Amino acid sequence: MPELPEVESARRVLEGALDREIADIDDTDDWVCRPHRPGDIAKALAGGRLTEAHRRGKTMWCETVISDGTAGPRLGIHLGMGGRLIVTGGDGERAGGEPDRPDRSPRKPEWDRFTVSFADGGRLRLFDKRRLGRVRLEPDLDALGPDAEDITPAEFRERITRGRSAVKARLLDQGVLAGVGNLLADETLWQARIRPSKPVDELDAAELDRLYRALERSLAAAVRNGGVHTGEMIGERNADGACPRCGAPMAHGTVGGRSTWWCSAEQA
DNA sequence: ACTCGTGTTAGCTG
DNA sequence: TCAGCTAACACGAG
Repeated sequence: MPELPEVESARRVLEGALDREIADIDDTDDWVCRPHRPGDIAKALAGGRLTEAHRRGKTMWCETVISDGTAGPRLGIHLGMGGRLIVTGGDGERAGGEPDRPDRSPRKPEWDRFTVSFADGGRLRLFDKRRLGRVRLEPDLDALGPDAEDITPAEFRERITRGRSAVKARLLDQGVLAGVGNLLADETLWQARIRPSKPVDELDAAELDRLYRALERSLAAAVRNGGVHTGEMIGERNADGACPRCGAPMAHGTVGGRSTWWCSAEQA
């Protein structure tokens, strides 16, 4: 389920939906499409095309043109916790956003929360069982911090250390840094050997340096290996789990309102 | 049967 | 203003 690496794979899938004439849009799910009313998105994009697929953190958006060829509104797409994009038509079916797993559960049609139908007969669908995904026109991209893959060390230090909250809560704040989710935050802090609840104003220069490099490393590994669930520490998140580095028991608690795992010895 | 969760956001409290 | 909590969304996993 999607953090930055999974969303980037979904963005690539989204590129398969570009430059195709929009015949119809089903935006009748008023929770997923809030604050729009059913029909608002359909009306805004009818007869137009999606022209570019972008991503910042976990938010994707498409640039569009409308039927007369002028620029249309941006179409924002967020996968939430378990959303998946499926594009059909052209060269078959492609899907992205959720790690591949055997599809044994039924795929109920009502789990398609938003659908763009193209004139060529293909479709772009947001498939999302839990209904936590979101589609909207003109998403507020200014509310997002720099993408976690692009941020410079200086910018990272300046943004992370602002305020006094727990370092994990700060890593998860999409307005500070966009793209880090719960698992990637735990993996990064474990790599950096920093306690998740440590207040950001107590981080010294060496810790900030380790944290930045750990973020780069765990992000690169997740992109390379196909998802954040492939992290070295992530498999040890259970009652009997031991730290893969030192063997000490893994500790569990809540930090920043989210379930958190850390090494009881190295991240004390 | 019951709790938890790889996300976000509005609204509230201290 | 900042930090932390809750509810809402709806389903599968343990």
